[in-house]
Amino acid sequence: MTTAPTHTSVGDPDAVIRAAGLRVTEPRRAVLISLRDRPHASAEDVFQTVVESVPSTSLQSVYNALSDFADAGLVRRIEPAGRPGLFELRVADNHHHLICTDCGDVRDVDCVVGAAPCLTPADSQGFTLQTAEVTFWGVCPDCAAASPAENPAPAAFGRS
Amino acid sequence: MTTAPTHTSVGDPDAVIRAAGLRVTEPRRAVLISLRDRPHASAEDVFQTVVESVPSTSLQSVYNALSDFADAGLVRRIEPAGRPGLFELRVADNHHHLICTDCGDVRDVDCVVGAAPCLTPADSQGFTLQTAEVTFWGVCPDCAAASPAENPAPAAFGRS
DNA sequence: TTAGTTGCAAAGGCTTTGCACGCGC
DNA sequence: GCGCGTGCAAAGCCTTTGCAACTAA
Repeated sequence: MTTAPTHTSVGDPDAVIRAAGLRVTEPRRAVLISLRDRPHASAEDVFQTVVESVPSTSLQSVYNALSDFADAGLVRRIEPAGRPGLFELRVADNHHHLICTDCGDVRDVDCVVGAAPCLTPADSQGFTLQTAEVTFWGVCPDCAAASPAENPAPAAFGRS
Repeated sequence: MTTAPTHTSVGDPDAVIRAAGLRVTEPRRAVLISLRDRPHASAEDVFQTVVESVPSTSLQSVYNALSDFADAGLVRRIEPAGRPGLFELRVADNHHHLICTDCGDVRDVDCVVGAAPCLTPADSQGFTLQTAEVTFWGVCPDCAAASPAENPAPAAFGRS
């Protein structure tokens, strides 16, 4: 087992789920643990992990749990253009994402500005702001090394 | 509309398309004009507009044109979570987007920081950066007024 | 002429929905 | 026991793909 010490913001799964006003069930607990161990996972990824510990779980239940968690503010959903949505545990610090346009790898990054002024637009135009999302697109070192002279500037979106 | 000073994309449609290395065709011209008149339009929206001027155009051709334009850097694609992708003419200044979680309305905003430091992460982790995307989520004034105590989810996003 | 584009049709991937049974509280 | 949540199945939406005919350059 050698379960990593709970130094993360995630405490006891059951307590977390219960605190969110949701019932504690095997699938939900498994989803939460899966997400804790592997951030930036797609619904399919989570499902693959969950079925290992709770074989009877269905993909739809995973979607359900993720959706419930998202509503409860436990998880955050990010949508790389053209790729399936990814989920991550919602943490207190607002970090941004760095996504490889080639392999889809996602990494957490902090904004260059220490605090988080990026989360405040110059003019909110009367909107009641809820969240902000910052995504950087680029090519990760591995992919850059794999195809150095192939395509200097691969298109971020669409086909080629 | 006395459109803003044209930087790049908003010149003569034919010239713009040609400059991008693409052939000038009726559908493409119509798509470009549609996008110029109405930014933040979905492929379906563009299609609806285009068929009015070029009835024989197919939805797939619109997707095709939008994709080609995106590859050429003429248009930019934004993907509001859970909603169809939207397209806008790519402009020189890097502005961000303010999206209503209720009605899906999209507006352009500038970052609070004058220049664009948000477009630089604290640590690029070896990535070759290509683009950055900033999205603010909130409830627009109209929706807030329409349903004051209804769904402006204060429970879901207590803090961030 | 020659190759880039279109139009038509169909498939594909991701996600949501409906309903009866089971389980948490 | 009550009601939420699950599992199974199917549909839904948005988007991409294949191929023959057409037209811009």
